[in-house]
Amino acid sequence: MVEFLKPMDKRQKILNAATRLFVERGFQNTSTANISKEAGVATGTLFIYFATKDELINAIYKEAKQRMAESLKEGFPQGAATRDKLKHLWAEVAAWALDNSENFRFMHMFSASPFITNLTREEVESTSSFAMQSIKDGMKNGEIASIPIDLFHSILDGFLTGTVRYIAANPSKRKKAIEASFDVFWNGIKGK
Amino acid sequence: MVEFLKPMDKRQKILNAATRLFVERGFQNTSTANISKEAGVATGTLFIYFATKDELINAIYKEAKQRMAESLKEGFPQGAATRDKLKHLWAEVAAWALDNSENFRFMHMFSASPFITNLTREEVESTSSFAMQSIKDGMKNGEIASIPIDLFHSILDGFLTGTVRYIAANPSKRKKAIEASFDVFWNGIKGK
DNA sequence: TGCATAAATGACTGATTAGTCAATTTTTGT
DNA sequence: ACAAAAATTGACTAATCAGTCATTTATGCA
Repeated sequence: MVEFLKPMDKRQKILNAATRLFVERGFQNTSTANISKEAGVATGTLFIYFATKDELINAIYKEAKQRMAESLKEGFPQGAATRDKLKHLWAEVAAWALDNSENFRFMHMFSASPFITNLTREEVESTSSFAMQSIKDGMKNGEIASIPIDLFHSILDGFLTGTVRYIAANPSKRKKAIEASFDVFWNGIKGK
Repeated sequence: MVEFLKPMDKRQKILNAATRLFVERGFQNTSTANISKEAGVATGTLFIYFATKDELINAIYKEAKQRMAESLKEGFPQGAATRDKLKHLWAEVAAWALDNSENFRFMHMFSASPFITNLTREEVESTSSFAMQSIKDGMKNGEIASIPIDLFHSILDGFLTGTVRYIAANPSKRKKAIEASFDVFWNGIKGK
């Protein structure tokens, strides 16, 4: 027998509700009771799945990053030129961010927050190492300009955040905006 | 008689202490008692200058933005080419951010926070309108690529945040890093 | 079916905190 | 020097909230 419409398990319901509320109202301004109510479970249930409220916010961060990374890996053109690899990443991140705007906003809002532990940050770093490696390779062989990797990362983040924010406000211009912002990005970082 | 070493007024002491603590520990995780203690005043004093804790965080945001804008306006080359105007802004922002790293981190951390009201955001917008106007002018006459202003803003933010973060970690490379990141930025956005 | 185990519930509590206010100290003007 | 006004103080309170736990409900398995 096939399972139709298997109800989302409670853990996931809690994660989704918390993401929504944290983005809307901030972490400390959202009580665990708020989250439980929004998720449709009892206040005690939250603490079965997450020992503390801090553990919950760290789980959201970690799982969102992991899911995004999985999405980026799909169909990644390993052997291709750096430009094509980056273009692939660009399109995938934009698509993911638009389909998961709550998670994307969450990642942006809480990436620098003191509630996300260094352990979480470390655990998450490896998920995007395949992309980072491509970038380092591209710098080595001169396809892209040699700039500090932190700076590169921050630039990339600014581009993507801006692109996604723009597309969210102007959905019809999605394709064009992705192309245009990639061109600006590529012109900036390409070698020579 | 000249006033030597006039003690910083209590309002400013509270603003400074709060900025430091909010960046370190987050907004809701910092109690007003923490702030008062750090500032060296009584708990009641905070509420003489700021009716609520929310008013305090909005004041920090507003005044930091305003002070930075003033700094940017100094010596702004009004008649110059867009590239030179942007280069001036670049250097000034980098300098300000490095001299006011607490405030810069604060601005970055709380610019998207739900505690900053829309009114505050509106009030602050005008402080950088002179820079925005230069950018729009540059787009009109083809000196820089025509991209949505929100996207431009976000890209700029990413570049600056990354540059400042890098310089903070590698102070000796300050001059070179500023030049290098501007070049990447300019190659990306220049016209044609 | 019945029993054992796991999951879920929500009333409750100990701790924390934003904001108050009556009392005290400092400043100002004469 | 004095008094009136202004600024400052910190003990206090009403409210909120993270996390607990005794009880109930659901699940798996013989």
